[in-house]
Amino acid sequence: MLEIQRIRLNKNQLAEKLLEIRKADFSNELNEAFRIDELKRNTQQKLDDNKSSLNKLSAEIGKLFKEGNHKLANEIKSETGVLKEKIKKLKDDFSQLELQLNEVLYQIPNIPNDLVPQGVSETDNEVIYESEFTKPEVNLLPHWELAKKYNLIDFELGVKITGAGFPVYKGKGAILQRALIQFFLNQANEAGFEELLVPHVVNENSGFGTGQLPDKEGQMYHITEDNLYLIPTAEVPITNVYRNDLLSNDDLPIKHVGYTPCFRREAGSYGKDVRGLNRLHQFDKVEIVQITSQEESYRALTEMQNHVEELIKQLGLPYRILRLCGGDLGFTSALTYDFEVLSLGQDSWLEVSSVSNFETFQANRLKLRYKSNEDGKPKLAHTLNGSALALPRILASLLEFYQTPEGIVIPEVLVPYTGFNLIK
RNA sequence: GGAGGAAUGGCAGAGUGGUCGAAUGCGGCAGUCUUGAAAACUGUUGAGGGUCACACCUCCGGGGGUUCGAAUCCCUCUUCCUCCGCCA
Repeated sequence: MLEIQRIRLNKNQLAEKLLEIRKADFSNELNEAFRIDELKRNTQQKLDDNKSSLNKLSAEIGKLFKEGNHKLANEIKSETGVLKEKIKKLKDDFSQLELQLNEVLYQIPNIPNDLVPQGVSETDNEVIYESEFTKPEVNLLPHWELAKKYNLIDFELGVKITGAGFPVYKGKGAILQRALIQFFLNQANEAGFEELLVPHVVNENSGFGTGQLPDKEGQMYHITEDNLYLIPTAEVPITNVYRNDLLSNDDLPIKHVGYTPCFRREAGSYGKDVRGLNRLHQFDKVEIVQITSQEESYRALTEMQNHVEELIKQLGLPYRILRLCGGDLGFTSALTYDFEVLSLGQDSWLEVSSVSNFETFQANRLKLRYKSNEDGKPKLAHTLNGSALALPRILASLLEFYQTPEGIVIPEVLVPYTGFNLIK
């Protein structure tokens, strides 16, 4: 959610920027927010004045009662009715305006960073790096065939016990998955990210805090009986740890890593997108999160970017890095780098990480602030997160890239975790 | 699941209808003293809204109510503690 102060100060500039970079016109929403905000403040002033009058009368009544002047006290008392009526009316108006304002604000996306390329769709994303590699000299199979051939993943079994998109990992497939998780967690720990093991189910307030609610309600599994949601990413519980917090500047940056399964309904997905491990309803992911001061967030973004890149490099997979264009940029993000690994079996790129700086957009909803060392005043923090990494697509790319006539070769960095170096 | 109790500022902890945004202690910050530090002493120290700045308004777990006036009374929800039951 954008800070209303920003809209107050330069709504036209913000509208221009959104149009230029995101190619979307939000001038109506911005103007509406501006209008409601003015009205709201106006109403508040009137409300406050009336309350102030009532407070003064009350104090006087109290004083008179104490002095024993009951007659005068009762006289004044009878005069308060009108004031109370007025206050009630203004109060209703005020909360109505507050609701309206929030409704509009929820619709306006984050303002992109200057680095974000203009564009309307993923074809406008900027490839800022692409690694070189040599194609293996074999008849390349897609990962779902490899998974079957070596008995690593059983998709049909998942359908039997749950439904499509819930695969069962078996034997060395399961061990490889666990090895990757362990590897990613250890790497993050070494890089100074403190590990958190968080709930996989969150309440409504947490969903609002990180922006999944109200807009993306349909993308989460909802436990209606208890009004809880299965997490679509560890970002939700981890970032919400700091909801409504006022931190000290010296606490920052806060760096966390967490492994969780992620649950996504993925309504509307179909076809080759959902083949094999490409898109699942439940998948494992290791997530890194940072909370920083306003000055430090872009340094932190670079640090996280480097961390993710290093993971992929250590696995030896071919990859590329994209800077997302305005049209493809997430609603809450100011700048996002996507990491994609090559799927040789499908001849396509698979997104395995998305590293974003949300600046104050999430923090504003979360009411996550810190006391600035500069002036001691509370300021909204900057929040960032990124996958490090999403498991299934890494697994897909890895199976396909390391397939040989003898079997699937395990990258050296993983061998200490798997205990084997070949799947045959 | 049943019966009781509790929720107050960064923390601890008073306050049971009228200058209470809230005593006191600890912590934090600034100063005095000191070569420096500690101790001691003095001062200062919550947040949000609003304003050019004041004024002013709001916040004592969340929501609602009673009252001229609520941290204080009533209803409701949540969480925690104690006891009982059940259980991985």
